[in-house]
Amino acid sequence: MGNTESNQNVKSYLQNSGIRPTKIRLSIAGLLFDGTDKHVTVDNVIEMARLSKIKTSVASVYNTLNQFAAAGLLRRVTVEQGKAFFDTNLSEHHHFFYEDEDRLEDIPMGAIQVEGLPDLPAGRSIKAIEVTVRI
Amino acid sequence: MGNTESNQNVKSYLQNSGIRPTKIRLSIAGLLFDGTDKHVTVDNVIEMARLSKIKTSVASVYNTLNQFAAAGLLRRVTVEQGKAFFDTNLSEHHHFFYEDEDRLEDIPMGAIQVEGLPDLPAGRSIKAIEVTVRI
DNA sequence: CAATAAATTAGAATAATTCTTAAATACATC
DNA sequence: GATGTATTTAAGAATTATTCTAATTTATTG
Repeated sequence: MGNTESNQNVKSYLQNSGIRPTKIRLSIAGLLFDGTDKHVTVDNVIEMARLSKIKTSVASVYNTLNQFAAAGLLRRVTVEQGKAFFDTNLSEHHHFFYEDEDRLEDIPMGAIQVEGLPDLPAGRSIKAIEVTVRI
Repeated sequence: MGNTESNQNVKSYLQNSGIRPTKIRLSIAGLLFDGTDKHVTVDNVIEMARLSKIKTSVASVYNTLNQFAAAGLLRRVTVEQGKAFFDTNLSEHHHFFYEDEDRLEDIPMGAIQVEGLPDLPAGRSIKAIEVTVRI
């Protein structure tokens, strides 16, 4: 997509989620929400920013990714202790985790079905179901 | 179970897994392998040891839990970044994760069925399937 | 029991993340 | 558009979970 148009799209996308479209947030959103599904770590984003000549800080990348996740624009996926992934694919889907490469890959939505959920403890509801297939 | 008998059981249990039954390992194994299923963190074990007057160190608890996990006596479960759980239940089963309490609970074995796994990438095999139901 | 190998410990080192605070930026109002 | 107030950003300090290091202690073998 064209640059001006894309910037406008990203701006509306943030605003519609109640996030003020500041310069840094727009820059990072521009890196992440380009139409392709991604699984990024904080380090990935810092490196992507560096390559795109976006001047920012480690703290701001953490802040921004956490805000996006809290607003539902990113999904946090935890498969290994001490390493958070952020997934731009918001549809219901699950993951392959390549153990030797520390890398996530989407399992196409609908491919996996979880059957036979038992009753939940009283007063609880399902927040999410996460299936990780370690390969 | 009686104490002497139990110590003997734990000793054999470690030996059968190729782990030398040293004093610390026997003590920690005694805390964990008492016949009830547990999900412990390193901090939990340190506290359990303190209450049982077992003199040890943080490093040794890490070493011991990692060794037990490597030997297949414990299963490491990761649901939140920066917090490792060790599960004494080795049978095939999945977990409820109480988000507000940072606590795991077993979903009875066989209750959950994962259907529709897609083909794996070439040269890969399934190491584990982990289902976490966040409640 | 001596020699050798392995385990244990305390504290240092590392890694991921959060916190703090001063400076910069965004927004609403005039 | 200038101005005042609230929010954001950035750099580094602080925190947390974990691993590493090296010296001491414990276990095993001959």
